[in-house]
Amino acid sequence: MFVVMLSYAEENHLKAIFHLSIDENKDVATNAIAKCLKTKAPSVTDMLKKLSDKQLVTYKKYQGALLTEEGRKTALNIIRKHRLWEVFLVEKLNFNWSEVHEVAEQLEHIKSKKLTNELDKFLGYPTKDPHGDPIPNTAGFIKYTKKLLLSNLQIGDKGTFVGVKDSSSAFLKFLDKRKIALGSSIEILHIEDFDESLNIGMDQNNLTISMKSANNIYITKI
Amino acid sequence: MFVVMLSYAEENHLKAIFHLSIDENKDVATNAIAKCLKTKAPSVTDMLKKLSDKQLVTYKKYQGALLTEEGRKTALNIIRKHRLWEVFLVEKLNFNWSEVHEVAEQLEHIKSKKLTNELDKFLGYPTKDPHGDPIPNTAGFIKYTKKLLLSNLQIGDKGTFVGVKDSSSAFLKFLDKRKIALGSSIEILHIEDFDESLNIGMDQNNLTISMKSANNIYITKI
DNA sequence: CACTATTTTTAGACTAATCTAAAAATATTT
DNA sequence: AAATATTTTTAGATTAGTCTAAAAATAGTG
Repeated sequence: MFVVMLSYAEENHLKAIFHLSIDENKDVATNAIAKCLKTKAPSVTDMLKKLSDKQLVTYKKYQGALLTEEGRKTALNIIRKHRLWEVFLVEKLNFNWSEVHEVAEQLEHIKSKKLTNELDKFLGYPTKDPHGDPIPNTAGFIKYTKKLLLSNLQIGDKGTFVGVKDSSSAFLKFLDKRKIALGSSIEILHIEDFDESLNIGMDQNNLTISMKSANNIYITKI
Repeated sequence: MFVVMLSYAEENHLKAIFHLSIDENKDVATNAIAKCLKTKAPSVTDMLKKLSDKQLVTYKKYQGALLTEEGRKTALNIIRKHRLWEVFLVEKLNFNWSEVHEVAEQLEHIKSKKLTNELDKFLGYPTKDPHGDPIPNTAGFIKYTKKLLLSNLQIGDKGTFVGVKDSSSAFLKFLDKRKIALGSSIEILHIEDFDESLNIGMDQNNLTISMKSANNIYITKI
């Protein structure tokens, strides 16, 4: 059980592989990782060899890569830090959703177990980041809650607003303006036939949003 | 007025030069910087050339280096971040003095103006870090308060405990045990002839400490 | 199944940051 | 001020992470 010091580049590769293997269960392609990290395939190949030597990924030439158990834990620890910092930035430092990612990308690499765990405590052990994504615990356990797009709900369905798909600044401002905030309860009241716009009940109020917007809003059903 | 992206190595060199030129007014020697950063002289020479090209230091072969106005501002911004994070770690995350430095060394390189300024606000615009060192403001202005070693005071002198010279874990624990905390008011009541131990009044209590300890405690006179 | 297209890897080069060993400059000492 | 010691720089090597161009492997298509 050695704690190997990883470089930022190595950590970022692990994270990318983790995210890319969430949906699809097969090995992650070199090119996919390269695209994700905005680098080129040869750089990824080199890195996969290195991570394979360190037993953090399983890698066979031309077959892509997958995280080992150790690699998965490492990736989840980075994601844990990323998401805790996002909560900190939003809740304590007045950042809004659109601003946190870039800074959290830096903060996630800070190495200090005590820092991470004290931050967790300081924030009151949050379970979700500001985008509604779950925060892994110290052991690397992550509790997924099935997120659905608001656009997939039927009339009468009720849910809680837990996150966004497109976290562009513009969209987040749109939500702010309409006071659609994380945790808001949402009920589908009506769907217009001609333009598919949704009439929803949100907390106290009623409002209408376009299908395009609904397609960016994640909720969990109640 | 370009904002040049500096590497960690570059930032660390600027910081080292800043600290080394605080006391002595002459150019900082290559070897001194190397010792400070635990690297070797040739590495420093290379870096000085680079920083000189970027107009952050003035450097003449064999003469050592000094910060330019721009370099000084940059160094002070890094120090500002370092000290703000130290305050955060101690006041919000239950770190003690001996633990903060290593983590702050990492955090000081995070690049986000908003982060630094919001952190400053969140902490209530502190003026001193947990070691009693002043925190530069956004403009790079730093307010020095003359720090004296407790060992230099005379009988009857009064002061406020503002920092430590030796911030080793052992010494900080020693202080904690005796409830000697930052901001404590101290008065020299008596100095023993035979062993130079000091009898001091501290807040409500009286206590005796060795000259060796007194030589590690910074105060500002009142 | 053979041919083409795509993906991945290899080979070789580049930059940043470091090092060691040797040369050059500066400082110290007698 | 000459000899010696120290410091600093140069020269050349190394490692990590990246790249481009070309070769090799795999996948897709008629």
